[in-house]
Amino acid sequence: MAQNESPVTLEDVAHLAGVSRMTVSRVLNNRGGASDETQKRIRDAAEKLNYRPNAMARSLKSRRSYTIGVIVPDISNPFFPEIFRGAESVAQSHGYTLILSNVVESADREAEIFDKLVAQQVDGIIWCSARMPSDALAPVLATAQSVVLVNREAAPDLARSVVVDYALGARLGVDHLLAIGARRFGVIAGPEWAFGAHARLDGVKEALGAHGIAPNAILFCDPTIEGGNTAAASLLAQGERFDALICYNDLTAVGALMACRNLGIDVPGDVALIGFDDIDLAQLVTPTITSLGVPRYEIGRSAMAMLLKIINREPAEQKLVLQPKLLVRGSTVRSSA
Amino acid sequence: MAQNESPVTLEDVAHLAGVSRMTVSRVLNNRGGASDETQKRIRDAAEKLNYRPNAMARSLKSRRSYTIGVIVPDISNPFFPEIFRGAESVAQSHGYTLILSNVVESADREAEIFDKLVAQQVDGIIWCSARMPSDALAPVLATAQSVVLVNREAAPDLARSVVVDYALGARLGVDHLLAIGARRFGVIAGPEWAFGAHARLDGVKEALGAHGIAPNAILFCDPTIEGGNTAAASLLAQGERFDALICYNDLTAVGALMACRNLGIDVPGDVALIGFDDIDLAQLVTPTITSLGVPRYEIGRSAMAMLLKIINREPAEQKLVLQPKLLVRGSTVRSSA
DNA sequence: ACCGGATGAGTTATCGTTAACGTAATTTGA
DNA sequence: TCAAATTACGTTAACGATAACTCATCCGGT
Repeated sequence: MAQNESPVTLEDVAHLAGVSRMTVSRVLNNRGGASDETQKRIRDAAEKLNYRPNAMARSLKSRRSYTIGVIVPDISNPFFPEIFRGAESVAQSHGYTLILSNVVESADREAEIFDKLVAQQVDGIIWCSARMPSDALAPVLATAQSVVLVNREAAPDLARSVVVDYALGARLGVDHLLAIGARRFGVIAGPEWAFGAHARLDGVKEALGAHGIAPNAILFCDPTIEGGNTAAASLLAQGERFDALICYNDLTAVGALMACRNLGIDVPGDVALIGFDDIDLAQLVTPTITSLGVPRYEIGRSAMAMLLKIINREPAEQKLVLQPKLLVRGSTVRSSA
Repeated sequence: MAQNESPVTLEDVAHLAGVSRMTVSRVLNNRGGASDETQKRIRDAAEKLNYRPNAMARSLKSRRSYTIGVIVPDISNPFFPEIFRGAESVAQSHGYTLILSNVVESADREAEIFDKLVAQQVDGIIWCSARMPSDALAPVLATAQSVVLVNREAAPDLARSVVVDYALGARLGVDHLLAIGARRFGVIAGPEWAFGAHARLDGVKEALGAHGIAPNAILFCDPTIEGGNTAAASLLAQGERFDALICYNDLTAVGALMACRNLGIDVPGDVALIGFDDIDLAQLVTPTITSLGVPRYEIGRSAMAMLLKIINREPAEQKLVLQPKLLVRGSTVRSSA
């Protein structure tokens, strides 16, 4: 946190090395065009002055900011930091910097943030869009050049996607629950506006339907512990009996677990519980929670890799589908087993 | 993700509105200097062309990027997303955008990231520095204008700080443990290179010393569940008996809890457990974990507020100390109580 | 000697925006 | 009523970097 050093420019380096700006630019960008001796003089001068190129000026001229925007609904949700890390690992190795934006509040805010990133001249955006309705998505997407959506889709000319096959996950989960004898199902379905919520629900209905069963109850809720707790409490308080609760994610499953505990309902003895995402927490509560593991880090990596392809106008798949994996734990297995 | 629209510039708007660029610039920045009628014409033109100012060009000229860098050791650690959110809430309301950088690996990488942020022309940096040694910190800080450190300090001319009074927290924790009868203490101290680890350790030693006691064992470890697990296992396997384990943070405390569970040691019956940070997880494990709550969101808010003061050359305190709060839970209280 | 082509380096013109200054036209005040 | 202040704009020149071009110089081959 130094005082007032005026920034060191290319000009300064050029002056000290006794050459023109262009020569310095060429050398420092390893584009040759100078004798070995001149190169050394320039590098020494840059070192001595502690020259740091001004990324803004560079971007302005080159029309590339080497900056990527990442929009997540809520970075406090353990689902997203992993995605960010995955994306960052790829970005870093290609010289890109990430701008993280958290949404939290409204759909309006989502569009607003997108707009701001575009104004910031990001080269691309990874958008884990949560609450914006599909029809509102298109006009926003049209304002940016390169966008990868996570767990959401759009017209091919507007954006590409990395999605998890939640329907498959739901089927795996349901089959597992059927196998352990469950017949009466409650679905704690997560936010009604979420793409993933409907994907899961469809999978659940389909898998149950194949056995001539339908969910006994479906309740939407916030994708949080609190939301799961409230939803489960309200479901269980109605007096109806359930063999299993299928939860939107592990957070809601933990919430449901707490609701059961409060009501004196044994998990998995009375009710089996299943979640999605396989966050750490799923293995830390008692009983541990059976979950459909989603490769979060991989989502981030893939999304960024896909985005870089788009930016560089290399061919890229329109959509990448990642498979969830069933991880059977205590919440669906009698402890004696 | 549209095709190839060439960007709309001020020039275009000026042309459509039939005025000069400067007039457009003034109007769109609400600096007046145009009649109401001209203003309307300009705003209409901007709207019609869907004009978005180019933030890079603006920054280049104005020498303000309205961008802040945030460096965290590991965004997957639930401690940091909250700080980010706090910082973002303040930043947003002042028109700033945040660039999040994750460190994870080495101290070198920390300096490298700092450098990159400076090159990006960020207006300031919030640095949750973890592993960089103090003497290496100074030269790096000197390259930036405005820096706020979190849980770390530096010379007044280099950076200001927001810190948690971990020593106080440690004292509160120790007093509580003494009050419930603990006499033999193990300290799972976290990373040896961490500022906070030593602050806590000093507090523990001081508080115990006041009663003529010293910790029976001190073991440094990674600030993760895994680290806590390993450390606790090794401590407890030595045969020595402990009444209480004081853990670096809640993650290590959870790790310690798992180690106890594996060894058949009852918590809190045989050993009491205390952590720091009050992350959600602390209330989700069984037993719940007594913790020294740290106002994470508030750290982020304060750090950003302080940073904005520095940037705007308003007077700001050199150091802000936030107090932790003891939250007594199951890991230190016999369940019958 | 002379020409063609590397090679090393400088010139010029932007990128999109704003600071600083300039200049008419209009309003104000005593 | 007329100078002084204000309003409404326009001009010019950067901010720091790079693309694209130009221009010497040098070297070998014929």
